[in-house]
Formats: sequence, C-alpha cells, structure tokens
Amino acid sequence: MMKMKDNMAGQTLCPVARAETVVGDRWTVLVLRELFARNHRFEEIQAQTGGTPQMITARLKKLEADGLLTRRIYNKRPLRHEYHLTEKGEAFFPVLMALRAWGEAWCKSPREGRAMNYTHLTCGKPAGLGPVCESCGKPVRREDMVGERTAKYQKERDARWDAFKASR
Amino acid sequence: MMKMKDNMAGQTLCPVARAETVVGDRWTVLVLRELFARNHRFEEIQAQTGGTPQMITARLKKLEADGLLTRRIYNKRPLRHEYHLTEKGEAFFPVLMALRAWGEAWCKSPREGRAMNYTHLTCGKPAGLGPVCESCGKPVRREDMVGERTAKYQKERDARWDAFKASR
DNA sequence: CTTGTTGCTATGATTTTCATAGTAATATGG
DNA sequence: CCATATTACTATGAAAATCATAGCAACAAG
Repeated sequence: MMKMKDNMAGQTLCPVARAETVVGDRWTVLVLRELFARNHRFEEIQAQTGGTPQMITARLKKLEADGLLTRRIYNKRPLRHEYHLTEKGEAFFPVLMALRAWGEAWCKSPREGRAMNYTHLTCGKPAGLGPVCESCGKPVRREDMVGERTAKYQKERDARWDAFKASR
Repeated sequence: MMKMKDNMAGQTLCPVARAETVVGDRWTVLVLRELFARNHRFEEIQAQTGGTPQMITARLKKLEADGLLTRRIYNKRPLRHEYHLTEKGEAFFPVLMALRAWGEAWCKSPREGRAMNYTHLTCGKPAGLGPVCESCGKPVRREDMVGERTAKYQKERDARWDAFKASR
C-alpha cells in the first residue's frame, strides 16, 4: 500500500520531503494525535479519528514499519495489542504542537474557544500555544506539561465515543 | 476535488484536525516549502516538488481558497501569475521548521548531511534545528533568519531543474 | 513563420478511499 | 450451555483521487 513515491524520499536531501513520506497524510497525523492523547487502543483511535477500520489498520501498520510506534500485547487469547509511541514517534511532538498552534490561530473563529489548555509544570502556569512557555519563556517539552481538555472539547469526544459505540 | 471530510473540520474543536483539512497532504506541504523558499512560479514549484501539473494546480487552488496564498499577476498577455504566501500562509512557518527538524533528526542517516543551514541574524550564529536559536537561545522568527542550502542540496535542486527542463 | 517558453487542461489506466457488512476469538450473563 | 457482547480487525464493491503521458493556448524570439 501507499506507494506515494517512497523512493523519492531516498532521492532527496530535503528533510521536509522525507518527513512527508512518513506523516504526510491526514489519517496518520490524527492517529498520532490520539497516541499523544494516550489513547492506545484500536477502538479508541478509530472512534476519535472517525476513520474506517482499514484506514486505521493501514496507518498503524505503516507507522509501525516506519518506527514511530510499537505494538504491545495487553492480552493474549484473544490476542490484543496496544499501540505506543517509540522515541521517534515521541519526537514528533513539536510538529503536532506547531500544527495545533497554527490550527488554533488560523483555522478557528476565536469564539469557538480552545480544545485544550496546557500547564507548564516547571513554572506552574499556562504554557500557551508557542514553542516556549508563554508564562516563563522556557522551551516546553512534552514531559513538562499537562494538558487538559476544555469542557466543550471533552464533551465532543464523549459524544463521538457514544456515537461510535451506538453504531455497533 | 478533495472532499476529505471537509465538513468534519467544522464539527470538531480540535485544531490539529482543522489544520489537517488544509495542509494534511504531501503535495500541499511541498508546495508550501517551495513558497517559503521563494519560488513563486508554477514551473519552479512543479519541477522541485515533482508533482504533475494537475496536482500543483489543484493544491494552488485549494491553498488560495483556504487563504494561505494569493495570486499576483507578473505579466498580462499572456496572463501569468506568481503565488505568494499570505499572513496565514507565513504563519505556517513554525510547522514547517518543526517538520524539518524532525525529518533531519529521524528520517536521515547523519552522514547524509543537512539540506539547509540557517543563520540567526539577531546573534549572527547558526540557528540550528529547534524553535529557539541554538546559539543564543531566543525563539527564532522567519524574518530573523537567512537560510543557505548546502552544496549537495543545491546541486540536487539544480539537477531536478535541469531534468525537468530537459523533459519538455 | 518556425521554434521556444510558460502555464496549464485532457485523457484513460491505476490506486486509494469510503461506506457497509461481516468474521474471529473469547468473555459474560443467565 | 447458549445467546449476547467485546475488540480488532478483514472483505467487498462503488466512488474518488492520482498517475503518466500527451496536448494546447498565448505569446516571444529568432
């Protein structure tokens, strides 16, 4: 699957082009979003991304092949896996944050409000949207932050889960 | 073209999902890369991305519709346009830089070397890959940096241009 | 008046995606 | 036991996107 000129990746030195052969796809990014949100199971990922099972299966396989995630058995008989980010996958965090910042700033009307708010544990204050904490100015790392969903966004996710469950 | 569940964008508060309906596509990102590299003409964009004319036409149209770029006439009769980033398009820069950093770090072997090196004009030293200058620690803005292609990458681009020109 | 340049559009084969349905392996409740 | 539920997928066929290749329109240059 997914030829997407994979050979081209080895033909260019451009890191953006290289990265895009791995993550240059809507579903892939949404799957990564869910993994960062600590949703590790197939069902949750499918429900929250809205993808068909094949889409999710294909992305998970490709992400595994590309080294961004590993399968972890959480139940044998029946065999069940959880999907966890590797170091390479975790390293994608800044991209997702930059995308988030751009999306909040340019793809929403202000009155819609935020989806999440992050607190910078190092200083205890809001981290804002940028690559450095808006409160203390230090670069933010994933492990120094806690994110909290806004009530509205949490409700939206709950509704998606319910709708997904109801449809089976 | 490109249905990609555009309506879903209005249905979710998630900024990542919103952003992905706009830029969640390999070609789109490569087109943006070229615009940031100050290549404003159709031909250059096509040559350096390797896309078919339809791909490029479609992405340029969608990017215009989404407000990331504007057409600017540089020649009437025959009518010719240049494509320039809007403020919204320019604002995408941090995402591209984050993607670049990830690509350099995780999608290449170290011996392949960098594609570009940026100098932070504010301090006059190398800016590195991160969101803050590796030399002076300040957050980097696009207008405070100059990028220079490495010899190898420049050669690669020249070769692509030549190959493109030779094929018509 | 022929050749070149630039920016596309047209065409048809191939590939991907989507919606819908179904399966496999097991747990759970009665 | 036996029916229903749970979880993680696979199968199928229609619809849409993508690809390679070719061609065209509007002029400029020689």
